[in-house]
Amino acid sequence: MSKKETLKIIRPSGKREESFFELVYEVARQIPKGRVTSYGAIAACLGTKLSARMVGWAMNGAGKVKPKVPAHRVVNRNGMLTGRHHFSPPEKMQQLLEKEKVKVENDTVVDFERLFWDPAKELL
DNA sequence: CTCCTGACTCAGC
DNA sequence: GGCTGAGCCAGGA
Repeated sequence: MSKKETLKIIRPSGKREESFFELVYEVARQIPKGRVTSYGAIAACLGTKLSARMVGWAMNGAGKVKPKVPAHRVVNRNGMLTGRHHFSPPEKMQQLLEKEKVKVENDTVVDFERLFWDPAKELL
């Protein structure tokens, strides 16, 4: 995917203030520091919990949008860093999490349930 | 315009 | 209790 194309997704020429992606970005930005959430939680918050994949795909543009979206705080429902390979470098995701006092072991967030941040509950 | 794929999730075997 | 398949939406070829 070229940068130009990615930019188009994030910033559809001109208008388009509310796309599925921006919704995801908005929620993701609300994640407090040191907390994590899951794709499904965000998707559910948007009303389409079955579209958790889209959340992840939307995160594809995380870091390219402004302000930056803390995609490293978004993991799958098991707390596993499934998207770390999409970071550059991949270790960046874990480093950022550990920097926020979030322990990560074997690509999985420790005490995930305790650090879990539910957008539908906290953001509501 | 049609088909494929993708950072997920749930249900079934 | 681990693996497989299907469902989901949106963008890219």
